[in-house]
Amino acid sequence: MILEKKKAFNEFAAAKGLRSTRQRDIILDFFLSTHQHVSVEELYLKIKASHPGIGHATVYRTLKLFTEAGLAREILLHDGQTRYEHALAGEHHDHLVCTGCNAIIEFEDETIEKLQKEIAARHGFMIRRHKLEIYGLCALCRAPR
Amino acid sequence: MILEKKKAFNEFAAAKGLRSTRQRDIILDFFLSTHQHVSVEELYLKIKASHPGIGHATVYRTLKLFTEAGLAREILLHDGQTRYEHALAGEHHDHLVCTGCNAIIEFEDETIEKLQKEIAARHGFMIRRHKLEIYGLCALCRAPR
DNA sequence: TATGCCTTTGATTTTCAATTTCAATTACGC
DNA sequence: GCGTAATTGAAATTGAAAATCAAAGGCATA
Repeated sequence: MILEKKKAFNEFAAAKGLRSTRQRDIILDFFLSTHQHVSVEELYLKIKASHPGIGHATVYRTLKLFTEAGLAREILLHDGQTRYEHALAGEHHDHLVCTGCNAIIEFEDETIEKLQKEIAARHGFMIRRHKLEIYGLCALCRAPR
Repeated sequence: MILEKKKAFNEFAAAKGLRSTRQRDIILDFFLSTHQHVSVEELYLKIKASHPGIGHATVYRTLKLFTEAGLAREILLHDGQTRYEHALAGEHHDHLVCTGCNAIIEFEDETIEKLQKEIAARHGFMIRRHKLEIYGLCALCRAPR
C-alpha cells in the first residue's frame, strides 16, 4: 500500500518534471505512516523531531503536491487548521466531527451523493467536489463518565 | 421583515443586558439591506463609505452578536473569508458554490437531512449543526459566451 | 439634569496559519 | 564534473480574526 503510493507519487513527479528530493521522501514517509486527518502543524512537528532541518514551508508545499498527485485531500474544518487525509482513488467520504474531543468519524452514503447530483443537475450546476461535515458530539462525549 | 428583525435583535439585546448603540443600529441596517452571504470585509467597507468612524473590530463583534441573536449565520467557504447570511428561523439550507463566478446558490433537501440524522444515529452521534457545500461551475460558467 | 458605573468603541497591536521571498543548496541532464 | 534550473529553509510578509486598552458613551439612579 505504502509502496504503491510512493510509486504513484514518483510517477506524478516524473510527469510534472519534478525532482526527487530527500525532503519529499521524508515527508511522504511521515504522511503515509500518520493517522488520517493530520494537520500540517502536527505533521511538521513530528517530522522536525527526527529531521530538524526540514522547514515549515517545505511541509506546506509538499502536502499541496501530494494533493495534486491525488495522494492526499485537504480538509478544512471549523478550527482554522488545514488538515490532510489519505486519499484512496475513487473513494469519497464525509465527516462527523466531534466538537467535544475533536474525533473525526468518516462515513459514506451513496444516496446522499446521488441526491447531490440531482440537485446540481436541477440547477445546471457541474459538481467538482463537495464537502459535508456534521458537527456535534460523539457517543463518548454525549455521555460523560 | 426588517422591522421584525430589528425587534428580534432588540429583544435579544434587552435579554442579555446589552446597550443600544448607534453603531449596532447602523451595522444591523447595513446587514439587513445587504444581499445574502456578505463577507465581513465587504460589509465593513460598505459601512465605512458612509460612516468612516466605524471600526473593523466593531463589525466583527457585532456580526457575532447577530449570530448569537439568531439573525445571522456564519458560513465559511473555501476561500478563508467568513461570510454571514441572513438566518430565517427554523430554516436550513445548504450551498452550491460556483468557483467560476463565486455565485452561491441555496438549496434545501429534506431527504439529505433525514439521511444525515440516520447516519448520526448509527454512530451514536448527536448533531449540532452541519454544513454541506457543493463546489463546481454554475450553468453560466459552464457554457461561457 | 447631573453622577457614576460599566459597556462599548475603535485605533492599534497581537496572533496565527499560510504564503512569499530570496540566497544558498542540490538534483540531474549534458 | 559542469551548469542550469528546481528546491530548500530561514525569515519576512500577508491577511483574517481576536485581543488590548484608553476614551467615549449608555443608562440607572439620585
